[in-house]
Amino acid sequence: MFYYHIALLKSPLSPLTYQSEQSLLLGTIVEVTLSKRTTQGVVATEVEKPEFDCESISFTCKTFYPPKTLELARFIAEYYVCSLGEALSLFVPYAPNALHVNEKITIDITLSTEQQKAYDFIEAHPRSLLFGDTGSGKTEIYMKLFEKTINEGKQAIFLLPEIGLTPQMKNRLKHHFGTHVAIWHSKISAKKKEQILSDLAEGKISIIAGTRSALFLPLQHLGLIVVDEEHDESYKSGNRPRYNAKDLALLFGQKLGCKVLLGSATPTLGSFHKVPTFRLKGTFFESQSYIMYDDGEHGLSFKMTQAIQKALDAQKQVIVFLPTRANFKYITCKQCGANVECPFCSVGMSIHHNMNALKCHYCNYTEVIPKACPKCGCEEIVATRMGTAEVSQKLTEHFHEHVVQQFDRDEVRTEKKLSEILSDFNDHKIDIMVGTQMLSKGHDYHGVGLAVILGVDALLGMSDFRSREKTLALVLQIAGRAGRKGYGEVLIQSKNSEFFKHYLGDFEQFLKDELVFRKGLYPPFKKMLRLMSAHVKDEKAKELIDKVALIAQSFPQVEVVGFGKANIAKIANKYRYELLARSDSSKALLELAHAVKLLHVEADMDPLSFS
DNA sequence: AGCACGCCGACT
DNA sequence: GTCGGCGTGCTC
Repeated sequence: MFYYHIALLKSPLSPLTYQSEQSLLLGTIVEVTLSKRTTQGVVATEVEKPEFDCESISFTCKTFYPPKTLELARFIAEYYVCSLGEALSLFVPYAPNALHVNEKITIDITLSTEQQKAYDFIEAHPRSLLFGDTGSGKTEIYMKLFEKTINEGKQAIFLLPEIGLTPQMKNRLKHHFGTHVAIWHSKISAKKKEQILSDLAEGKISIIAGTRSALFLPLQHLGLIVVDEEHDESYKSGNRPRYNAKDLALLFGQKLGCKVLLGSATPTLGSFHKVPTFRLKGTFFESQSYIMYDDGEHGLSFKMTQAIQKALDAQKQVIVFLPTRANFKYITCKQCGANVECPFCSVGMSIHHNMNALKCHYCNYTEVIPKACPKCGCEEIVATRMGTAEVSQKLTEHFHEHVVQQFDRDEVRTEKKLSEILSDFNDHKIDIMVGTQMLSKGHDYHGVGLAVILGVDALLGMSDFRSREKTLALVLQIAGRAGRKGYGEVLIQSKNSEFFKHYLGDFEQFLKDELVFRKGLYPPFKKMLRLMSAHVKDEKAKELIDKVALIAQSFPQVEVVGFGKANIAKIANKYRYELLARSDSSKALLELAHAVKLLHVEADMDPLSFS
């Protein structure tokens, strides 16, 4: 009889011991009984006969995880504080008898001298960062690297923040690589996924372009991982295991011996600090003469409408950016000042005019817009923050002879709708586009002459050590959408114009200065860990975090830098507390995280958001 | 006594 | 995570 530790897929439990008549390969997927129900598990380690009686392994599947995957999953379980089963569940298992078709291909791209230098730099380094301005031609370099990868008989993973948002990238890939490329993200249909997996097993696919989950596909001959827009926070998972696909890409590269390339016009300080960097300058943004500032309050100022008018008169298009989601404004009572809050979460609800409803962005709770203040009955309730819907409405009123389009998650729900709007915009059927973060995500707009950026002071003022980095990156990304063909104006509504004036033209200088500022205090010099407790009873959640704080005290190398109510104190009817810990090394933080594992506290290693 | 609910610990 | 056992407390 053989005995094995079986990692239970999708279960937070540690591996449990089961027995088998036959010897099994490590990594084999099996079916076992757990509390009288069958579940899938993975053969993790062979062990001695245990003291207790154990159940038999009832069934062995054909699919499996190779030793390297097992090794990576072990790292994830340790570093991101989850069970081995949960870590393995991220990966798509391998199918047996996979083969790889070797085909040569040639693409019609010739690199410029600068691009070629970048290419050679990337070739010379196992891991590198391509710090390339908007419009400097990063994509062509990626394509050339993919071509080379294919011709070496290897495969590449091309990670993008949200492939659904970039139909242009999709088209370029299809154009150059045809059936060799597959697109992968969580929203493609089960049938399509099956097709891709079988094509993958038959060796027909050499390039996988996709969102963070694409990192976990079963590739036999991985030669290259490219992480485009590496500064994007959507690489970080919001659920356990809270991994960061960018960091994992670097790790995978090391463990699997493949090349890793990060790319961005606004790289994170972390990557800039630790990854060999090639600076690829673009033609865009050589002068700051077209950047204007408006220190007015929220909303549309005269200066703004004037600038928009000027752009429209010159037959140019305009994009207007707001950092928050559609109509994300709280409604406040004029008399008692109370906000209308979600009954389940401690956040103000936002107004959705087209549904005549108030909606909570955290739990989706919806109710009709009240006519009077629920606290004092006063009928004068006002909206305090501008949202995309309101701005587009105002702009429609002001520029009634022009077409205004709202461009955010609420308006653009499907990929089809997105391509429709984008092609309408590029066909000049739309004059002004008003949107959120979506506007900043890698689309090519050809006729934009003005980018208006609203409300960045709210971002800059957030109590987050990365708020300067994040805000500057965002403003640069949006500014980069204007005037890709040379001429372009940017109007920033901010009372912090000094900051932007100083750094907008030189993000590299910002990174260098910021590095000095972070030294001894924050990442990339220090490691951070966020521990969170949540409970329907406020008291329970509080007690829990108190216990965690007490335990943290016994770790001399761990510094507690924040402790108490979470930024959003209640989500989905659960009260939330958190503790932010800091240390010179991740080792001490992980020891703490694992020590409090039993307390039902969630760990977030290298956190990016603090809400 | 009978049952609903919520808490807590086990799951190999 | 999910299940089931058990204690509390309410109703018949």
